[in-house]
Parts: sequence; C-alpha cells; structure tokens
Amino acid sequence: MSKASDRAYAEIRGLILSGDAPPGSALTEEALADICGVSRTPVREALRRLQSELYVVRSDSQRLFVADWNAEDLAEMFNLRAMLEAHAAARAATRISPEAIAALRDNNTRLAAAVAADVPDVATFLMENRAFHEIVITAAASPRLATMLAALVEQPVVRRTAARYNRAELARSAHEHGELVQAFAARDAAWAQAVMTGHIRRAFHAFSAAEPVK
Amino acid sequence: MSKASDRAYAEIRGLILSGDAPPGSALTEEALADICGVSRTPVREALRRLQSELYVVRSDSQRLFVADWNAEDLAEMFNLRAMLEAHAAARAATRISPEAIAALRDNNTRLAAAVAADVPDVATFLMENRAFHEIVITAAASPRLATMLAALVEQPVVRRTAARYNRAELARSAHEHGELVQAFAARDAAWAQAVMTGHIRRAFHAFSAAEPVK
DNA sequence: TCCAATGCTATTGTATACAAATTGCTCCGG
DNA sequence: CCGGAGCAATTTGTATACAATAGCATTGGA
Repeated sequence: MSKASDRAYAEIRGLILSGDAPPGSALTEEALADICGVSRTPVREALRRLQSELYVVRSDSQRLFVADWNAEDLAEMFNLRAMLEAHAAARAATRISPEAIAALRDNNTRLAAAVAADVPDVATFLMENRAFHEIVITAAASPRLATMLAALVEQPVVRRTAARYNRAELARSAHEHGELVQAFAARDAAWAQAVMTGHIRRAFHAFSAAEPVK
Repeated sequence: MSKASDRAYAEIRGLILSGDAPPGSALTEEALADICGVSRTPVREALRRLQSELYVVRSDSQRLFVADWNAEDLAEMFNLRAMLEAHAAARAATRISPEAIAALRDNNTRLAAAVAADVPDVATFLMENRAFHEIVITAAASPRLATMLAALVEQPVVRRTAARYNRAELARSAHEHGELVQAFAARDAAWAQAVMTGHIRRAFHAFSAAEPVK
C-alpha cells in the first residue's frame, strides 16, 4: 500500500489502541490529517480500512467514532478467531512445506527460551508468538482466511493476555506450539485443528480472567 | 455511505459479476471513473471495498486486476461460509426474537410456494432464500460475523447453484429452512448449527456438479 | 419559559490538479 | 540480432479547493 496512507493507518490505529483516542470518542478527518502530517485523502483511505476492521464505527450520518468493544464483542472475537485459526491450522497441516515446519520449530525454540529465562522475556514471547501464528496462516494459503484473521487478531489483546500469563502458562503456550508442529509434521489436520482451538480458547479465558466483564 | 462512491461500487461490481470485466483483466481508476460518470476519488473508495472483498486484486505494484477465482478458491469460500453461517445460526438460536422466527416462517411459506408452482419460480426462490439467510445473520447479532459473511456470499454463485437445482433439490432447501426454523423455535443452537452446515455444504456440492473443476 | 425556525459552523463527499512511480518502448551499442 | 539504458507515457498516490450536508446555537415569537 502507499506510504502516506500506511503511516496514517498505523498512526490512527496506534492512537486507538494506546487509548489516546478513547472508545466512543469522535474522530474528524481533518484533525487526524493534522496529527499524521498528511492530507485528508490518505487519512480517508486509512479510516476505510479501520472501519472494515471495526476499529472505528460510523454514526447515523457518517461521523466517525472509536469503536467501543464490550465484553461480549471480545468474546465473539475470540470465538471467531478460534474457529478460523483452527481451520487455518487444519489447512496448513496438509499444505505446509518442510521449510515452514522447520521455521516453526526454530521459532518455538526461541519462544521456549524466552519463557525459560530467569525473568520470562515477554517481549520476545509476543514477537515469536505472532510470527508463529503468521507462519501458520501463510501456510494455510487462503487469502480470504488471512484477511479475516487480520481483522480479528488484535495485538494489544494478545499483549494483555500474555501479561497475565504466569511462567507455567507461558510454558504451556510453548508446549502447545510444539504440539502444533508435531501435528503439522504428521500432516494431521484434525489434530492441528483441535490443538489450535484449545490454544486460542485458553488464551480467551486467560484474557477474561485478566479483564473481567465490566 | 456516500452516493457517488456507492454508485461506483455497484457499477464496478456489476461489471465484474456480469463478465464485462473478465477475470484477470486490468482495471484503471480513470477508465472506471469515466464509465461511472464520477471522478477518481469515489472510484478509489469503491475499489478499496471491492479489494477487501477480494473481487479485485492488486498486482506487485498497485495495479488492479479483476480477481480470478479458481475451483479451489470457490471451495474454500464455501467452507468458510459453511463454518461462519453455521456459527451464525447457532448464535441466532439463542438470540432470535419470536417476531423474527415468525418472519422466517412466512418467508419459508413463500419460498415453498415458489418451489411448488407448476414451473418453479427460481427468481422468487432466490429472493426469499437471500432474505432468509439475512434474517438469520441479523439475529446472530455479531457485526464482525455479518461483515465477514457479506464478503463471502456471492449472489451470482448462489444463482448458478439454484439454477442447477431440480425441483426435488429446491424442495429440500425449503425443507432445510423449515428445519432451521424448528431449531430456532426450540432454541437449540447445536441443531441449528448442524442443519446450516449441511445446508451450505449441500449447496456447495450442487455448485460443484454444475461447474466442474476446470 | 419553552419551542421552533433559520442561519451559521463544522464535517464529510467530490472533483481536479499535481507529484511520484512504474511500465514499456525506443534507440543505441555490442 | 540481442541487450541494456534512458526516456516517454500511463497509472497510481497525494494535496487542495470546493460543494453539500448535518449539527448546533441563537434568536424570535407565543
């Protein structure tokens, strides 16, 4: 995508996710253009994207507001993500290349090391975790699925979830990743799907425990 | 949504679906703007939408082409639709209002009548079928799900599927809709989900039979 | 004092002009 | 005849100006 609209997208997304633009607050194209240092045109493109990903919503007549996700919305997001990412894992199991399996193995080695450190290295965990899931989605080779999941995997949510994991839970994530690799190596779609379902749903419950229903 | 960009969206979508803009052919913003009688700005907005719905794809560097779905893509579309719409049915089962159930019942009465006519009224079948599924998705009350399904339910695909149904198959659709209504009335999410899964997957196989793998 | 209507302001939608980038072609050299 | 470099033309990206529309406030009247 183009440079200015990409920067605008990242900038505005950052504003929303950091809380600088709180849920429910109004956004105007011009103000955002000023903040991003670009004109309204790329801002509009960025906003269309954010709208399709439900970060922002349009009011009765086209005024923009930061989306306000409630607990139920988040639960539904996790449901959908579990369903779709498990499906991605199943597809990946029959399509993934040996090289990608090796990459997953390497990735999980690093992730496990980050967990096993004296002080668990959460930043590395998050990075490797994201990379792991991305490799799986790529291996699933379904552009539609990738598009849908992109709108569903909110890194801040992942972050908050991981922040609440204790070492045992982080280790369990590493173990589940390892089991996924085994399932891929065995080309067992049903196994991969089941492990991924559990993996995501467990993350949901960790998240819910960390962020109780308001 | 705005007027001009809406018209552009509908116009361009029509070009693609009618085959006037064949799969793989290049599109330029300016040419489309001429065709639609608007400037490039609303055309660009329309193209973003069409791109997110995978009607058009961007080449290595931002040039636009009409998407070329192969048999595998279509199969994956049906898979995803079956999964998501079954999930929608499950959600709807526990959320749908008595009024909406009544509306579904009425809808299915009309659909069954269209099927039972001396010459099956396929146009009415298609219209009522679409309305039926829309009521279910609305009852599911998940904006994310609705967004995703919107990008997945291609009316032309539905049309080609229905065109290949004989009377018995059309009647079976009506019957399945009836069973879905029963599941909703019973508030049985698992039942609704199972029936919807079968309903969509059967449509897929009817479609595949009509349009064999090239 | 409350309601309504009207004018003003703020915000979004569209058009156009211009800049950047990419493609493809032509021309020159080997 | 083939290949590469550079230039021209096409196409996309961005900015800005203008138009339309919705919201809001103020003022006038009952």
